[in-house]
Amino acid sequence: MSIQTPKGTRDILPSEIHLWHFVESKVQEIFEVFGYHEIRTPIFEHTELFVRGVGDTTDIVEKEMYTFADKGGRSLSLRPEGTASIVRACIQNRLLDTLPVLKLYYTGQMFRYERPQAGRYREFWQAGVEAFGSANPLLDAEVIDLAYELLADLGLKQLSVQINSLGDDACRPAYTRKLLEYIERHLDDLCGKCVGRYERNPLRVLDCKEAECRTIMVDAPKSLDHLCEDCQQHFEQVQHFLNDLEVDYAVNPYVVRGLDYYTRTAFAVVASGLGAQDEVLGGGRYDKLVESLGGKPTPGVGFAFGLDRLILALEAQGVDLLEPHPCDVYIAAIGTEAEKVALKLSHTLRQQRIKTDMEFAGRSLRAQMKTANKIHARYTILLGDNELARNTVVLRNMQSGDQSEISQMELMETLLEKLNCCSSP
RNA sequence: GUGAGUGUAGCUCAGCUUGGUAGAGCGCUUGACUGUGGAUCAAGUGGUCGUGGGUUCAAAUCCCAUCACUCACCCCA
Repeated sequence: MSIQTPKGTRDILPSEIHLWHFVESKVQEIFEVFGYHEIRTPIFEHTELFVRGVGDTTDIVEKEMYTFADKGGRSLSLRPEGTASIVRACIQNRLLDTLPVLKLYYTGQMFRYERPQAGRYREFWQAGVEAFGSANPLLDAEVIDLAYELLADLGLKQLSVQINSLGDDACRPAYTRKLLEYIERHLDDLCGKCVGRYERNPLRVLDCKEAECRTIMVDAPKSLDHLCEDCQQHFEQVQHFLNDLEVDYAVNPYVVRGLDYYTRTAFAVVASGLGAQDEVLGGGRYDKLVESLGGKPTPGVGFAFGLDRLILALEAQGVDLLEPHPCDVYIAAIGTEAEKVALKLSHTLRQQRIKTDMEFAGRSLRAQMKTANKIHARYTILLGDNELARNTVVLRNMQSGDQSEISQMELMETLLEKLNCCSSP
């Protein structure tokens, strides 16, 4: 067996690349319409950044990071998510002082050492936005609106936007104590996994999928009911603004983000057709993250979504994406003399940015026509001894089957006219 | 890290129960049609049966190990 891609990685093949181009260009367009600027950060960082930024008790940091020592003995890690790096870049380059609200977006590969399954890879693509500098619920609403607009514009149907509030330093500790007390009373009836969660991150007992646990947790205290005055007001305003924007959302007290840095607003978008991993986008507010990484206190809000999952969902939902026409003209040449002319001819056509390809294998005309058909060439130029003797070519429309012999002199003009008059099928 | 399923031609898969010379469809090449694709027909091309070991006169088939992939748990995008 020859060498394969490492577990959890894969090739994105020419036959599917148009989906990626479509999504990437749409992402760039919508993000920029909302005022975001692209930033690119390294694919590996000092391990310490993720330990402090993402949280040292999270699964991501505890067991999913690709961590290694470089030749200088530094501990480095492939990035498992985007936000920590963006915050680091903002602090390092003093970007936070440049604008009252700084809006950044990014796209790129992330790495997590997990067992792969449908919609989950060890190397996966994420795109996301981060907006720094304002705690205003207007900004939360705008970010959620952006997420919704983006996914809807890409053609995703059956989207479910779910929002929650996790509270802040003022109310979260008291709430967590109440939750712990409640769980403690029901510890014997919860599944074994939840007993573990109780010790490490009690919030996550709330989104256990075991029927037994769900029943018990229905009556558990929710963060929503224990918000302090400020958080309560903030969350109400976020909802108010979302209503104004006509974003279709639902309040879901079970939306609990897996990363430590979230405060107040948390949200997720779930799409159909993805199997078990159906959360396509997740985000929220992180008002303490910047200072915890050594910057001046700066509120932030953002989200990230998985491009792999998004594309899976688009395919599963049968979203029809036109494949751009890969070939305008295929030159079928019969004989070595004709091949020489074909090479020069293709050179000239390409200078006019006509997508041109030709035969290189010296096969029969029939075989060449088959290839022209297979690659969906719009026109075929036939070039053989007859045409060479007369300085002509035969130009064939591959859709209608009409063809005519024209002089090589008028070929370019005719072709440009035909290609421009009707757009690609 | 845990559990289940699957590895046979470039692709999709049959054959395995009950061991006996490696199969089909699609693709590709060629021809019918000596210079015309999308249809049909024919021929041809193509496989260390994931890998290693064991049982046997004989293993794709039975046994053991191992690797890979897939799905699910966990967790998340």
